[in-house]
Amino acid sequence: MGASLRDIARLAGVSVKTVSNVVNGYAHVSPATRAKVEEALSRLDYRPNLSARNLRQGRTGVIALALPELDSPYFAELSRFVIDAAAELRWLVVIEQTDGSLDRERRILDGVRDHRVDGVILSPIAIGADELAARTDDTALVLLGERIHDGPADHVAIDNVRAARDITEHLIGLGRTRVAALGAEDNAASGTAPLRLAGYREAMAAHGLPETVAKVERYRRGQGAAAMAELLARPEPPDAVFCFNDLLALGAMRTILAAGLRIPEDIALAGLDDIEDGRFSTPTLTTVAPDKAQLARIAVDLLKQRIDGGPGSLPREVGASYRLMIRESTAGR
Amino acid sequence: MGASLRDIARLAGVSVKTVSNVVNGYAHVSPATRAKVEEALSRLDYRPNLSARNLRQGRTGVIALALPELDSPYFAELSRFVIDAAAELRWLVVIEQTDGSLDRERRILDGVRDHRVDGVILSPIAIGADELAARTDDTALVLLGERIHDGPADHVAIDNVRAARDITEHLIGLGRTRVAALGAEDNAASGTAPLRLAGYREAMAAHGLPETVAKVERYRRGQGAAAMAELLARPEPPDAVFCFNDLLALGAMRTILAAGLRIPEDIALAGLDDIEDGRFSTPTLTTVAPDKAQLARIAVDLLKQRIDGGPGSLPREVGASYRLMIRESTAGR
DNA sequence: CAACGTTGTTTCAACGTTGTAAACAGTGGC
DNA sequence: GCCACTGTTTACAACGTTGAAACAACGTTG
Repeated sequence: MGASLRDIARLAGVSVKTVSNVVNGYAHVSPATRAKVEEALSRLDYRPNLSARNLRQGRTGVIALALPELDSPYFAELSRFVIDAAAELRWLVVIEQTDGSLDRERRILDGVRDHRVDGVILSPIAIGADELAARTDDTALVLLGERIHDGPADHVAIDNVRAARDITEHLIGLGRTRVAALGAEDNAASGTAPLRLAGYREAMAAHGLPETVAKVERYRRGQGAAAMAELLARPEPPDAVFCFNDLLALGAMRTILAAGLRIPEDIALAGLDDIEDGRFSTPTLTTVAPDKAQLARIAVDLLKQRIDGGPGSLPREVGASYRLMIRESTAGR
Repeated sequence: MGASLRDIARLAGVSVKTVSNVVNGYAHVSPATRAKVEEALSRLDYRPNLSARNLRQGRTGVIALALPELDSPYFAELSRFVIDAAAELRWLVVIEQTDGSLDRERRILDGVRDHRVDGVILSPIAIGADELAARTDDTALVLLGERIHDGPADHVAIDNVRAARDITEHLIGLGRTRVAALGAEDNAASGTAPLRLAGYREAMAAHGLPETVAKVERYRRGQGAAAMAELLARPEPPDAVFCFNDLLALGAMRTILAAGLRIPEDIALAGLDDIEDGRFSTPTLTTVAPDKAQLARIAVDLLKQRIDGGPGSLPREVGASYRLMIRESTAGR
C-alpha cells in the first residue's frame, strides 16, 4: 500500500489536515509549511486514495458508457471520443455492453452497478420511452444516438430522419427508381431504425417512388450480406440501396460483388455512420458522417451538467451535425 | 442518496453489523432475524456503497485495460472479450487509450490512476523490458499480446514468430517468390512488429528467397495503403504480401485493386488478426486468427491470480492458440 | 489598548463498510 | 447449580479523506 496523508503528516511534522490542504491547493498555507509538505509528498510518492475521497465526497469520478457492442466500429470510434472527452474532466469511463438486450439495458438503468458511477451515457436499443420515464434510480443519465420523442432524459443525436432522407434523395438524384432500404428492425423500441426508415419513406413518397424494405435483426455485416441476397433474389431487384448503417452496407457490398454485379453501375450503395472501413473498401462507400467527436463531447457535457445540477431541470435534447460523404459506391471513380 | 446499512438496521431493529452479516451471507444468523433484515433491505432497496467497501477492503473491483486505440477493430473485439471475462468476476473494466505513446504507457505503469484500479492489463507498444523491470508501482500487471523476452511481468500472447512464419510459408507455398512484408516499425520497443518480421525472415531464409520489407508508422488502413503504393512503385513489385495486421492488409487491398491489379492472381495478400472486416471484404482476406476469447480469459485469470497472490511469485508466460484462415485473397474463389 | 479581522494550523467528526473481539443466550454434561 | 460449548448478536475501531469549527498568533482599527 502507498503512503497516506497520515504518513506524510508524520514525516513533515504537521497535521493531516494541513497535508490535505496542500494536496488540494488550499490558499492559506505558509510557504515554509508548503515546502516541507511537498518535500514529504514527493519523498513518499503520495497518491490520494480515491475510494476514501469518494466516500467522503459522494462522487466516484467514474461514468459508465453503455452501448450495444464494442466490436462494432461505429461504437468503438464513438467510445474513443467519449473516453477522450471524459478524460478532460479527469473522469474514467467503464464500458458496459448491452448487446441490445432489454434485460441488460434495464439493469443498467436500475443502477445495478451500485454506487460505482456518477452517471451513465446510454445508447439505447431495446428500452422504450415509457420504461425510461418510470425508472426510480436517480443516477444522472444521458441518451446517446437516439431520439426518443419527448423522452424523460437528456439526449443527443443527429437528426436521423433528415439524414436518412438526405441520403435517399442523393440516390434518387442519381436517376435510380428502385431504391431499397435495408436495415428495418422488428423489435427495436427506441433504436434508430424506425427514424431512418421514416426518412427513407419521406424521400420516396416525395418522388412518388415505390418502397422496398429489407429487414435485419442486428446491424452486422453478415445480416447485411444475407438481406442483400434476399433483395437480389426478388423479381425486380433494386438499382440502389440505402443501408441503415455502414456495416450492413459493407455486408451488402460483399454480396453484390460476389454476384458479379458492379457498384455503382448496376447497384448504387450508401450507408450511414462513416466508419473507417468504408473509406478503404473497394469501392469506397458513400455514407452519412455524424460528427462523432461532437456527439461525444455534447454527451459528456450534458452528463456533467446533470451530475452537478441534480435531477431537477427539464430534459434537454441536443442535435449534432452530420455531413454527406459521396464516394465511389454511388459516384463511381 | 440510497439507504445505508444504518437505515436498514434502524428499520429492522438490529445492529448495523447484523445487517452487514446478512448482506454478506454470513452463516450464523437466525432465520427470523434474516427474514426481518431482508424485508427491510428490499423495502429500502439497499445497494452497498462500494466506495466504502473498497476503502475498508483495499480493493476497488475495477481493472484497467490499456491499449493503443479502441477504434482499431482488433482491440475493440479483444476488449469485448476482456470485459465479458471480467464481468464474470464482477469486475468493471475502464479503458485507457495509450495511442502507442511511450509517455502514456509510462503513466499507466506508474499507476497514475491513483488507487482506482486493482490491476492493469496492458497491451504495450512503446515501452521496453528494461523500463518495465524498473517500475516501482506494485499494482498487478498483465501484458497482453506481447512477448517481451524474459520480461518482468506476466504475459499472454500467441507465438507471433511462428504465426508469421506459418503465414509466410503459406504464401511461398502458392509458388510466389517475391513475397514482401508490410508493417515493420522503427520505434516500437516491444510491439509485435519485430516478432512478425522475424517470423517472415525465418520463412524466407528457409527457402532462400530475397526479403522485401515495407515500413509503416502505425497499424492503420491509410498506412497500409500508402506502403503498398510504395511497393508497387518499385522496379520489381511483389507477387505476394504479408501484412502485419489486417488493417494494413485492407489498406493495401484498396491500393492494389485501385491500381487495376487482381487479388490473388497478380498479388496474393495475407494479414493477421482476423478482424471481422476481412471476412466481408472483396476478396475475403486470408489471415491468422488468434483465439481472442482465450487471450482475454487468460489475461483476466492471470491478473486475478496476481491480485490475489501479491507480487511475490515469478512472472508467467502463457501462450494462446491461433489458426490460419485461408480465404480468397490467397486462394481465389 | 481592547475589539476585530486575517492568516495559518489543528481538532473533531463523519462518509459506509467490515474485521475483531467480546457479550449474550441457550443447551447439554457433570 | 456450575461449567463448557455453540450459536447469535453487538460494540468498537479502523480504512483515508475532507468540511466545519475552533484556535493561536498577528496586525489593524477605532
